[in-house]
Order: sequence, then C-alpha cells, then structure tokens
Amino acid sequence: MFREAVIEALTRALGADAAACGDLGALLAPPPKVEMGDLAFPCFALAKSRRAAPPKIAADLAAAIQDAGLAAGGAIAEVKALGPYVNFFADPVAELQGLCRAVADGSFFAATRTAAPQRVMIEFSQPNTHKVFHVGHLRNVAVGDALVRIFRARGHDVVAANYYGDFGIDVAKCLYQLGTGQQGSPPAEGRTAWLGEAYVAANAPLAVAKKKIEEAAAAEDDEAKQAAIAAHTAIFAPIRAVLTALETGDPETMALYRETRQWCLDEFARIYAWLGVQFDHDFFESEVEEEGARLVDEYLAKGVFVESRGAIIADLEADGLPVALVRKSDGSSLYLTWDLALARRKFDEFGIETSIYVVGAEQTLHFQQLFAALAKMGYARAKDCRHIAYELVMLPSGKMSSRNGTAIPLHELRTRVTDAIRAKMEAEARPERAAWSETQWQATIERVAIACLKYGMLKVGTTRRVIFDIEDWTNPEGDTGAYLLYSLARIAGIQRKAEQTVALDADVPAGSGFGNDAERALVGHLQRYGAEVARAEETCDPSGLAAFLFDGAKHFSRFYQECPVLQAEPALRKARLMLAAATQAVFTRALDLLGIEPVEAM
RNA sequence: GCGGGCGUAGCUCAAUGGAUAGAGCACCUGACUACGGAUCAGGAGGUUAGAGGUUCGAGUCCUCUCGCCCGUACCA
Repeated sequence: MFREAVIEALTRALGADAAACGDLGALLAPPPKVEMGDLAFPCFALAKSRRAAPPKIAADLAAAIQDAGLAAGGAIAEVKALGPYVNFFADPVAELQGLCRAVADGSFFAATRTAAPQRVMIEFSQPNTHKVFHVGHLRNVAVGDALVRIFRARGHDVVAANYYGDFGIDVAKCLYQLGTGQQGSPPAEGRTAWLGEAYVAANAPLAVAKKKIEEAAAAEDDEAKQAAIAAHTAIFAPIRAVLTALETGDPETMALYRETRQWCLDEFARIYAWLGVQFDHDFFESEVEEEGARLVDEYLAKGVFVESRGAIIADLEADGLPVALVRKSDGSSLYLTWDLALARRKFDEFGIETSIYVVGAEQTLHFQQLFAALAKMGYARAKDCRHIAYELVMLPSGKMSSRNGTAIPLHELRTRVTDAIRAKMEAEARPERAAWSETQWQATIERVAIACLKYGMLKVGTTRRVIFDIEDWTNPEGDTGAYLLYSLARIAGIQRKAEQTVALDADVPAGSGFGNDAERALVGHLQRYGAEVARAEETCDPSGLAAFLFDGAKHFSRFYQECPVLQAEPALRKARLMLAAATQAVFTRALDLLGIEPVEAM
C-alpha cells in the first residue's frame, strides 16, 4: 500500500522524467535510520536531464508531491527532502494494519512465491559410511536443509536428496583393518566412531608411504622412488583385495560390509532426526558404481573418453579444464565416474529442471569437470547443474582433522552443547519452568542447542570459513540462536500474561499514539521478509536470512524495552499486542526456513 | 606456474554501486518499584591490505602488486 502510493506519487511528480528513471520500485530503498523515513528515492540519475544538483531536485520533488497532496489513501504520512534523497514516511497505523491483515490472511507469506517455479533437486549432506560424522559435516546439513526450505518457500517443487558414500576404497580400508583383528571388537556405543578409527588406522601407513614417494620424486631420486612405490604397493595390495572382494560380492566380505554399513546408516538417521532434517530420496554410491563403469565403456566406445597413461580420461582442454580421470589404470572407478551416472539418473528419473549440489568449496574443480564432462557426453542438461560451494569449518585452534582427533564427533558434540545450555538455564530459575517434566526440559534444551548450532553455521556467508567455538556459540550474550529464541520466549510471555488474545485481522485502533521510532522500525523491518527470502534463493546463501532474524530480534528488544505492552492504554495496548503477534509469526516462519524451531519459554 | 576463494574495528563477521562503512564479543559508563537482565542505552575503537582506473558516487566493478587458504589425473 505505502510502497505503491510512493511509486504513484513519484510517477506523477516526475512527469516525463519518470521513464528516464527506469523501474522506480527498484530505486526505492529504506534509509539507513528510521528517523529518516521508511522509503527513500535517490535523485542522482535525474541530475543530467534536469540540469540541476541532486539535493535541489530532491527538494523540488518533495515540494511537488506535498503540493499535490498526500491524502490519497492516507498511506504516506510525510514526505521531505534529505540531501539528494526524497524520503517518505509511512503512516504507522496503516502499515501495522496492512502487515497484520496480510499475515492473518496468508498473503504475507504467499508473496514469497516466485512467478517461475521449477522442479529442483538439492543434493546435500553426502555422509561417508565407515567414517566419523563430525562438526564439519554439520555445516553442509544446515546449509542444504535451509536451501530446501527456502526454495520451497519460493514455491519450487523441491526434491531433497542425500547421497551416501557407502562404497569405494575408503570403505575397503576400514573393512581391511577390521579383518586384521587389530581393532578389537565393536563397543556397545559409538560404533560408527569406532569404524572411523579403523579407517584412520588403515589409512595412516598408506599416507606415510605416499609421502615418501612424493619426497623421492621431488628429490629426483629414481631408485628411492621405485623402492617407495614398492613399499606402498605392498601395503595397498591387501586393501585392494578387499575392494575386489566387495566388487565381486565375496560372501564373507559382503556380510561384514552390510552389517557395518547399516550401523552407519542407523547413526545418520538418528542425527537427521535430531536435527529435524528430512530427505525425499536417498542415493548410494554402491548403486551407481556399476552404472558408472558401464557409462565409461559406452563413452569410451563413442570416443568421448580416451585412454591415457593406462587410465581412461575425459579430455576437457576445450573447456580450459585439466583432464578428468574416469577410470583408474587398475580398472576401478572414481567419485567422478559415479557422479556422472548419478547426474544422468537425476534428470532422467526425477524429471527435475535444476540440479543443485551442496558440496565444499574444495571440490569446485570436481564439479567444473563433472558438468563439462556431461556436456561433452551430449547432455544438454549440464547447464542446469549448479554447485553451491561453502567453506570449511575451523576450530579456534585451527583446521580440524579426524586424524589427530580434533574433529568433534557429532554424538560428543550433542552432549557438550546440551550440557552447556542446561547449565545456563539452571543458573536462573523461571516460574514458567517450575512445573516442567524432565521431558519438557530435555525438549527445550535440545531446541536451544540446535538453534545455536544451526544459526552459528548459517550466519556466516557460504564463501567464508566458519569458526566453531562451543563457548561462543552456546554461552554468549549476543549474536546467537539463543538470542533469537529468547525474543520469541518474551513474546510468548507477554501473550501468556495478556488476559485476552488479539486477532491479527482485528482493526488497529486509531489515535492510540502508536508509531514511535521503535515501533516503526520493527514494522518496517518485518516488511522486508519477502525480499530477504527472494535474495536467499537467488544467492543460494541463507546467511542473509540469519541476519534478518538477528536484526529483527534487536528491533524487537528495543521495542520491548521502550514500549510497555500490557500496561499501555487499551488502544495502544491492542496495537502493540498485534505488533507482537505479527513479529512472532514472521520470526517463526523465518526461523523455520533455517530449520530452527522456537520455544515458548526457556 | 595456472585456476578459484578470502583480505573491513583488538577478535568474529555485516554492508542489491548510494546518505556519517555497521553489528556481536572483549573493554569503559549508565538504565527500570516494569511484560523475562540470555536485556536495553551510551562511549571508545577504521587510511575497508596497497597502487592506479571506471562512475555524479567504489568496501563493492576493472587492471596491477602483496599476503593467507583451497584445488591442480589414478583420494573422496
């Protein structure tokens, strides 16, 4: 309403110049501070055609709009020039009324829908079985799940897909180590972490041997290099034998594989359930492995792939990319091989239009090669693939590594975070919690803990590293998930104590005095929700929504501090209760897009 | 070497090419007989790595230089 009124007033005042400005709506933006108004129009572009300085143009426009009268609809309360800008003030009561009505009838949230919905597959998480699931993997899940929710809010038909790394040489390493008997027997709890340890143990001597080969090669010592290669081969041979046993379906190996794989899948399912993350489809490397091998044969025959140094490659020089290996010289396939087969299946079997991969930035080249290879194979859909790269999770002490034990396994993380939250909550008694059962305590603690973890992972832009500091994320007074939930708990507190509830589709009373800066800032902020959702989808980065929530929570806190709700005069009290309810609705929905559930009290 | 990412307050991060570059943490000073102090208000803290360029306007775009990180065929 207000926005439309501003555009209309500007169009009239600009006259012939309106066309020269282009899309007026795109030029309008909120000023840096509420005191300056609700929407501002910059006059720089008019300087040439009007042959005047922008501040003069702004003053002229403001006067013209003032003279024409602001009465139309009453949405614009005031217009004034401020430097090179024409600033418009919305009528606060009309704004609040419009916001509440839109939230009540659903149009506020329906407005986030795009005009061009697509069928989109978002692949994320991709955990490896037989390895530990740690904090670093949490960022992928948080980002991927948020993108699924954001794309759905935009009206897209989304298939959330997981792709389990349950096959290949790393699995063989783990199984080999178990076969040596050195790993002992599995513990009752933490069996997947135990498998991860087995993998690390098997990998260690290989890594050492590999390093020796590189050192000899760097020193150009041919004799030493041959010896190092021989040593590596000796260590690797029995592991390769396990992989062969897997590929050929040796019964004993398969039995061990199936059992240990299932432990991991069960563990992943528990993690996703805890995080509230759901997938529509599960892919497994083990199911595309054979298909990948056939695909290599097929395109080798067609001449798309060629032999090189005993291996099979895709020559991507035309795309300015290094050669991509699709089959090793020992005949086994690779990650890229499987991804080629998988990409084909995604398009052919799921009818999707856009294929999104949420994978770490260190694999950027892999995806460039994957998409280029698909194009070379004649897959026009290659252009509909997109890699969302996100940076690493670091610890305050530096890079985390599962080898030296600094990567915190998720089951351990969970207890550490919930313990920290519980301690914080128990430090101060609250009447709301007096009658809580242990189940209620636990459920609330888990929600706060997950809010802290997900918000911590999402508030930083995907191109930047995240530093995971358990103290900072759980026990601060500041920019955390707990602060967001605290705002909602306060709103719930007000509502508990208000005798009657106020409907969002009620009339906002006139003449209540509603409309101070704190109130106007909060209303104005909530109106930005739709634009933030759209931007999060365009950039495939949920961090803007996280910032929207944090800024919103700060606006609410200021409102809460300055504007008593329950003790205000009846008319003002009603308006403020409505604002609180609208804030609650918008925050709850925005949190949902980040995969975070609110609490009534904490 | 080549390709990509990053460089903003002591630290961690924001800023569709627009107004005086903003938050949180840490530090300092204040605040309510009040709906939740996990709060709020204020202070201090900046040559946006450096140098050119484009633009009415650059932290943002272009060129070069410096620094850190990642990748660069038989790992995933």
